Amino acid sequence: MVSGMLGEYDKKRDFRRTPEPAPTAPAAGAGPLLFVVQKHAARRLHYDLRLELDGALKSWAIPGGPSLDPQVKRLAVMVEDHPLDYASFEGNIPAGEYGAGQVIVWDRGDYSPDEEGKLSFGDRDEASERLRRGLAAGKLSFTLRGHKLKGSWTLVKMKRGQNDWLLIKHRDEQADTAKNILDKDRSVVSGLTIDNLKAGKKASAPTSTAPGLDNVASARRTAFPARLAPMLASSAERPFSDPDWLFEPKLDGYRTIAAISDGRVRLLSRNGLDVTEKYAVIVESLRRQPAASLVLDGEIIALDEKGKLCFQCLQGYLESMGRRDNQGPAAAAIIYYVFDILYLDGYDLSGVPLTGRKEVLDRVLSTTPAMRFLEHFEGEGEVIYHAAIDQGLEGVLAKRKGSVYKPGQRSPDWLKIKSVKTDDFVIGGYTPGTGNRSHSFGALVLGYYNDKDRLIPAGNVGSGFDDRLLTDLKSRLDAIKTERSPFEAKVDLNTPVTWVRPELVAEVKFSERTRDGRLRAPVFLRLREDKTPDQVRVSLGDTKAPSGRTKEAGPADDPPPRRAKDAVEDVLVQLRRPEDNLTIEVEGNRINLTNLEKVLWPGGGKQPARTKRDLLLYLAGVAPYLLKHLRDRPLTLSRYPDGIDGEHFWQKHWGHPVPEFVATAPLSEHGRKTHDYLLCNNLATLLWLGQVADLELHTWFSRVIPGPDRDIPGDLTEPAEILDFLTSYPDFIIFDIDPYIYSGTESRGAEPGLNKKGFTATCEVALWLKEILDGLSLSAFVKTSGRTGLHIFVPILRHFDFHAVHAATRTICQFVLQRHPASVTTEWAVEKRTGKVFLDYNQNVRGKTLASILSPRPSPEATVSMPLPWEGLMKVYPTNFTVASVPAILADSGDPWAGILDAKRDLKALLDSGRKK
DNA sequence: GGCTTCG
DNA sequence: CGAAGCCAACGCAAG
DNA sequence: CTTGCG
Ligand SMILES: [Mn+2]
Ligand SMILES: [Mn+2]
Repeated sequence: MVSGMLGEYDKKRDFRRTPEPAPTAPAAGAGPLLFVVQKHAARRLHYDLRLELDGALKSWAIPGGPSLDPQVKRLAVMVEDHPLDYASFEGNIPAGEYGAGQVIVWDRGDYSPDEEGKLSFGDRDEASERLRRGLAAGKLSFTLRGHKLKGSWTLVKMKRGQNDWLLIKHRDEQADTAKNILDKDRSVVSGLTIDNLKAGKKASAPTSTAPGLDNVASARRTAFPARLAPMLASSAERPFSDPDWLFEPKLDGYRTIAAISDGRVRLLSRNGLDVTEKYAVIVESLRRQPAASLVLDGEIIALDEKGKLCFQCLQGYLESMGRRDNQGPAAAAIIYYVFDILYLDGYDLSGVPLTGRKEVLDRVLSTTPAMRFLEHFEGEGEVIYHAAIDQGLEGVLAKRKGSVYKPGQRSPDWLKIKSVKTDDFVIGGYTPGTGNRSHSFGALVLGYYNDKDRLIPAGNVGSGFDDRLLTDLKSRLDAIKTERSPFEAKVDLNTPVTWVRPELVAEVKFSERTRDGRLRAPVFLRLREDKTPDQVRVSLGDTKAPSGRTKEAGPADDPPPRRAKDAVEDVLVQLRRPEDNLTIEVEGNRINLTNLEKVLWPGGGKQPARTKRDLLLYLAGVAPYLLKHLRDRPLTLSRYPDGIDGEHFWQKHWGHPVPEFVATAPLSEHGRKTHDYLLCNNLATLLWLGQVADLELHTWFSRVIPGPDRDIPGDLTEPAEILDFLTSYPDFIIFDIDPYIYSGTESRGAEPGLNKKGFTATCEVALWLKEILDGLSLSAFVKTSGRTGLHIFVPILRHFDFHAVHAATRTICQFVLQRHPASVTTEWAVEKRTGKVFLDYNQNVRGKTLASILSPRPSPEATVSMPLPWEGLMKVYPTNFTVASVPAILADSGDPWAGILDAKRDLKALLDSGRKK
């Protein structure tokens, strides 16, 4: 099998004296090509990178070892081919042998050439051929799938030196400027270090049992997840049968995520609180799991002496931690019922369909009495549901078999179906009790948060308490008593209420909700110690409900405001670290940030300079307001990598693979070939745009998704056709108002600069326009452009395409022009606009853009396009609103444009009347 | 700023 | 490795 | 048709 090219190696090596390669050598000639990196303490410590090709291992010795930093280039000296089975060699090479010293398998996995972003993992012959071509050309690009090394790398042959190559990490998700991967110094096969070998330790059995995860479709090799959050279920009213769904009994306990990493076991509550200390037995079971790193999801429950599920027993168990005075029913057993696996030995399984994850879990889990696999059922949902109720369970969880795990998200792919309706509410106060309750309280006043973070009253609950609970609750409530009502609106009660700070959450059972959102026949069940008040919301839904089974569909894809704010806070903290380069984590995505101290707005005079860090802080700060305006709108980037005085270019298409968190949409102009447009639908993308020095955000006025005001006609089937169609229907009429009133300080031929007179005139025109729009029953929203003028957006139902909207806008502008011919112009020739305010309706065309709301601008002051209330328009000035000032202003007064898409009007009347004239 | 290509 | 180049492109108004 | 415009 080994021929000519290996001759050199054979000469140098005497196989009789060196240990045989371990018997775990991979099956040659099947599956993806193999790579291995051996750490080799020879005369000089180095790492040997070996790539399988044609039955042998192409090899490079890398003195510096690989680096995850794309800026770091490491010398890689090509050495002789090694035989394929050397890939699993680990141990001592005796003194006197070639390469004497210790060798560990520092990393291994598979690889594929990846030129042009095309991978050949599935085709050995193709992969081999591509590698041969790369070798001949002196340039290799390949993707590694190992334990330590992942992502795309390149080996380039240097001009000088026959065998001198450079190993460079490509920029991708796995690139990391901060982490030194060489810190991980253990063998991925034996767990041993070079030092262990020196000390005479023998490699024993492999420690990982990752059961062929390479074969589980959609399992991804990733770093251990930094954040662990359970996926949440939506509610459904009734059980159902569907072959695409499976059913689990719903256990009444504490939702818990178990994590094993770096030899440490952790148990995390639904809120991420570390509860490891509370469950010693379960921790012990976890320690015995045959995995080096692992994340499980499940429910911790308690059984009473009769073997029945007993939530009270669990509470008693937790309360009596460290004490022996527990009074409630005793827990006979504490059990962790595991129903999901999210991560295993380097593989992120969250993208694997549910049934796949269950299969892996079943194989991997070593069950113990304290840790069990939660069985699931298929078939008649109704039968399973009633069986569960008969067992005294709360109900069932229906889970879509093909669904992926979405950490921290409430998904319509998981539905809880309960026998009694219960919900969680924030306790906002209590009413006085009478009779034997006069010393405690009568009822708890309940509420929940709406999407504006306001506490909305939801009625009272006055039953379900026993004496102990009454006194207990009373003292806890009195400790958080407050003068002011925590509720948004007046609470309509005919008894006085003692208000409390909204800090406690109650689970309440009820028969139904009344029309006004109150509860009928409410019964207090328990305090939710594991839930914080801000999690109590109308709807946490974060995806559309495709099946229509969910009780309440979420608003859209947006995470709920509170979570969004947490994510932002998280980012702000990371951004403030004083390093010039940072890798930050944003909602589970890694973003490499560079040159944070680079000045993008130089300032000058009294103007402070603004850096890239300032830009990113701004973007994160306004993200909770900005993202909804950007969502699903194609973007045009306006980039200034070297600041506003440096080179500038527009960019519509990224032209390279985008980070996985960036959404794109293929659009075409009138049916010609499509181009991928970027969409900014999440915080990570927004920050990435900052990283690539996209100073301005220019968005389309149409979106790539349908909605209540815009269906897709049945005869459109091609995705490209559909997107082109959808993007032809604008959400707004827009007016771009620019003063052509010169300050006199402009250089010759330049556009007019910002000046008081011009801006005042612009505001005046805007107000005239508003008057007319009001008369047409249209709603108008105004913002500064951030430069010299104003933008007026008029939200409309998506019933008319750009052509119709354009025509209507022209009519409106002509009307304004007629009334104020001395100050307004719609002239297309620039010279003819001089001294007047240019009212531009010509942007109402598909594919045209304007600097979006809250877009930073390349002005000396680092201004942004600021949404404003109409009142007091004349009193503001564009330079009041900068990347430095706006986050605080928004936090203070909110976004006047927040409701713009809810203020849509029908343009029909206007168009009809226009047609008549 | 990221990436490719060329030397 | 270092230097240099690329990174939008359409449709409407008006002459 | 070309050119200017954003
Ligand atoms: Mn070596
Ligand atoms: Mn403008």
